[in-house]
Parts: sequence; C-alpha cells; structure tokens
Amino acid sequence: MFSKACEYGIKATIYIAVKSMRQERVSLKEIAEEVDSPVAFTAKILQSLAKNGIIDSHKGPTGGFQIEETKIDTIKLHDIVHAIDGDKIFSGCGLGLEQCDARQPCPVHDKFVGIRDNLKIMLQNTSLYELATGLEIGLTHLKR
Amino acid sequence: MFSKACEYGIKATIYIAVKSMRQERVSLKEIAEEVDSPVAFTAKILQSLAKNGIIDSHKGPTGGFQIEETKIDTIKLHDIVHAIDGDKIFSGCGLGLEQCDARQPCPVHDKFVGIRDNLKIMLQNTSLYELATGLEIGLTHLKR
DNA sequence: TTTATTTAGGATAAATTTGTCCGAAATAAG
DNA sequence: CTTATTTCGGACAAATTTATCCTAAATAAA
Repeated sequence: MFSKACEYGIKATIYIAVKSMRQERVSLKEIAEEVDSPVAFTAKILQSLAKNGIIDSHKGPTGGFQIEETKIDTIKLHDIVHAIDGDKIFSGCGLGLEQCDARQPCPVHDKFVGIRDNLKIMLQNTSLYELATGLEIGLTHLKR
Repeated sequence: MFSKACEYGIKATIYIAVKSMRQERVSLKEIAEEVDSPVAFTAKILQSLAKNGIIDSHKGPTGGFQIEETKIDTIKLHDIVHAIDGDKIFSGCGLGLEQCDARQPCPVHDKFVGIRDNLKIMLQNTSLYELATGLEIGLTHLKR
C-alpha cells in the first residue's frame, strides 16, 4: 500500500512528534533506532520531509529534528504521505490508462475511485497529534 | 495501488472473458494489442493466470487463451489479483511491522485495516462477468 | 579559533519490478 | 511426416525503489 519510504517517514514523524511534545530534539541516529529503519535511507526521507516543511532540521551538536508544537495537530497523515510519495497514490487510473474518468471509465473506475476516496479521507482526517498521543500513552508501538 | 503486472493481468482477463462469451479464443498477440501492454511481459502474466486455473491456454495453431464460460461469473477480481500478486496486498502491517495486530497495534493499524477491508470486500464482490459485460456494451474501455 | 557533532547532498550499490529474447514443446493442418 | 503457429519457460536486461557511503556544510562548545 505505502512505499517503504512512506512507512519509514510516517514512523519517524510520529516519533519526532512525541519527542517534540516534550520539547526535545532527536537525532537521526536515535530516530532510526527507535523506528527500526535503515539510517542513511531514513536521512533522505527526513530531508524531504524538512524540505516540505513538515519537520524542522538543525545541524551541528545538539542538532537534530523536531516539529513545531503548534503544527502537530494540524499536520495530517495525508501531508506526510504527500511529501514523500507525491500524489501518485491519489490520482491516476486503477488500470494505468491515460484517459480514464467518469465519462470514459476503465472497467474498475467506479469501484476503484470509491476505495481511493476512502483512503484519501482517512489520511486527511488522521492528525499527527492523535498518532503521537496513541504512541506516547503506550496504546501503539513502532518497533518490530 | 496495483502492480503493473496486476493492471495488465486484469485488463487481459477482462478481454479474454469478452471473447470467451462469444466462444472465441484469443492469441497473446491480440490480447497485448487490445489491452495496450508489452507482449512478452503479458505472456508471463497469462502463464501464471493459467497455472492458477483462472484462464485456459492452448498451444499450436488456433491456440490461444480462453475462459470457461461457466466460470466467468464465479471468478472475482480478487482471484485475479491474488493469482498475480499473492496476498501481500491483503495482509501485513501498514507500517511494515512484523508484529502488529489489534492487541499490539501500530499507530495506523485500525484505520489501515478499515481501508484494506473495504478493498478486499470490493475485490471479492466484483465479478469478471460484470467487468466483461461493461466492456462489451461499450460502457467502459481498456485502451489509452 | 579549533574541534567535535550533526544534517545535507551527491555518487554508488543492491534488490525488486518490469520488460525482452530466444529456443523448446505442443499441436493443427497440409 | 513436415511445417507453421502458438504458448512455455529460462536467461537476460532495463528501470525503479531501496539502501549505503562519503565528503561538505553548518554549528555548538571548549
């Protein structure tokens, strides 16, 4: 469903959010450990999240990643996925046709659109805040 | 959402079904043309569909692919996807965790399961017959 | 100012998916 | 039986995704 890059990116962002709610900055190394993801690859993903304004990055000693606390509940899962994978998940024909819409649909158009709308709505309605809170209170986990 | 292999496989199967309803067998070449897919790659996909009993294949002159007419309305989109991609679309954690279930969920577990159940139900409820019929009466299309 | 630490970013490599090529096997028809 | 046609199946190649490595740039602290 999601690419590996997205999986790592979502996990990392949630972890950063939890720490940010405690006014703590986290290093790439710590993130990769806590999220069980390859360090260098995770670095790339965090880079693109930073470029997209989802997270803040700081170089040097005491550097690391963090998220503005006020942003944590405005950021949605949708924003994270979009920053990493673009909108290819949300657009395009289910069977790969160039021209496919309600007027000239492919055989699965309607059914496919329905599912994808569900996905999009879910992503747009899920806030980073609720994901981070669930993790912080031990309701959910990020490793293994 | 679907792999390229799946996209080609679904389109090919629908096309074969339409022809089979007219008691016609179709060659790989014709399928690839009508479905706008790479010939050799399509051959591999048809091979695995044949091995999985979704379609029948016949070698030699007048050979080609077809689907038992009685099967056309019992075959579901789910069967095609499953034959090509296995059940990796239907199982596994949304964030790639090894252990993730209702008791020890990842942060997106519940939301993800909901979407995937929708997808599964849709695939299980969509028959090859309805897809083929829609194409035959010109309601849908497979090219471009 | 120097040093240690941390992210940025480019080059490269490994793995997977997508796609091609070609000879073998089957089989219908002359 | 021979030939032409069609799928089968293995080897190979290209493209994309995933992952690593290394140097540069920034920056905090001694």
